[in-house]
Amino acid sequence: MKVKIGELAKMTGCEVVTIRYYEKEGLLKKPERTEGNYRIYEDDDIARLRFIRHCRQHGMSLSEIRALLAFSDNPNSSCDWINELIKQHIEDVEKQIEDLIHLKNHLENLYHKCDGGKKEGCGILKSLIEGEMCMYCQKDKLNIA
Amino acid sequence: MKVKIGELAKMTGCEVVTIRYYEKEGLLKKPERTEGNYRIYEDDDIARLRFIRHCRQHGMSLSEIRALLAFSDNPNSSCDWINELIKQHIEDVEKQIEDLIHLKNHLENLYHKCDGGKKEGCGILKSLIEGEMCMYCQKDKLNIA
DNA sequence: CCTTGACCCTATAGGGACTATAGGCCCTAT
DNA sequence: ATAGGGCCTATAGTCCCTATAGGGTCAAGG
Repeated sequence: MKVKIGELAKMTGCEVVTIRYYEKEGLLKKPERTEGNYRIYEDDDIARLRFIRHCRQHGMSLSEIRALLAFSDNPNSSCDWINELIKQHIEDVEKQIEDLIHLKNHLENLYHKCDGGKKEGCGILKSLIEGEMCMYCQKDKLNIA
Repeated sequence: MKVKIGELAKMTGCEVVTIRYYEKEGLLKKPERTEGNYRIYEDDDIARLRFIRHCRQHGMSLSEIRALLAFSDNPNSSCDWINELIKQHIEDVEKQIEDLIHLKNHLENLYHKCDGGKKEGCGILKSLIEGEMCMYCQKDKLNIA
């Protein structure tokens, strides 16, 4: 199957510009071109892009994906590190969830502190000025870069 | 109280470069300078930066913070929209948590699919190629930009 | 008085993963 | 012949910093 970039985009749910971006970043190889200089993709390109998208959907960075692709292109290495990679990801995700739940508590604490009036009566603003945090944690425990 | 930028940074847990960045972005007003051209901050600058950091800790964007600051500088407007802002944030955060839990399920599903051998036996790689997702959802339901 | 070193200054570039814009070519249909 | 839709390249912008280069200021120590 030979497809142009727009069709590939539709097949993979990936935007056209993003496909070109992946090519520029070396995740996708430079495809053949038509006489009119259009990119033409074949089955293995489609599979490769699908792989990339699946990895992105798993929250992996492009450089991690690059490593996975390099590995899958090279038949002679052990893949223990992939398990490690996934494990690390799970930990990262758990940390993010924890932080977000924390944040949600803060926000819910803020919500409805405002009596709907003017500035002076706005408890939300007051809380933000004073840095009052929720009851679940110490001030400034939550670190958002 | 009059402090230089380094001390302000320590007081607020905000990096020096970030303070300068906030100034450039118009969140902090341009402070007075010493004869040697050092920035000098006073109490209200400190309070303002603390406010900004609290907002950031609540996951607000700089433009939202800009709006809040503009509001708090202007005594004549109702602040219902602040509650709306917070509510919107809570919803965003809930969505993020949901997505991350979803992602965590996927990753845990991937984990230990690899038998520790070579490429051919690596079930993780296989799953990523095939786009097999976890049992909790349809393929491609999770959308990570 | 001179030097060291911590702190400060500006201006500019980089990062991650895109997204948007400008300006133009290719191809098909009318 | 022209209108449109899709494709091309190159470049800049997004967000919120972070890093770098190349310098100036100031207090303490020799």
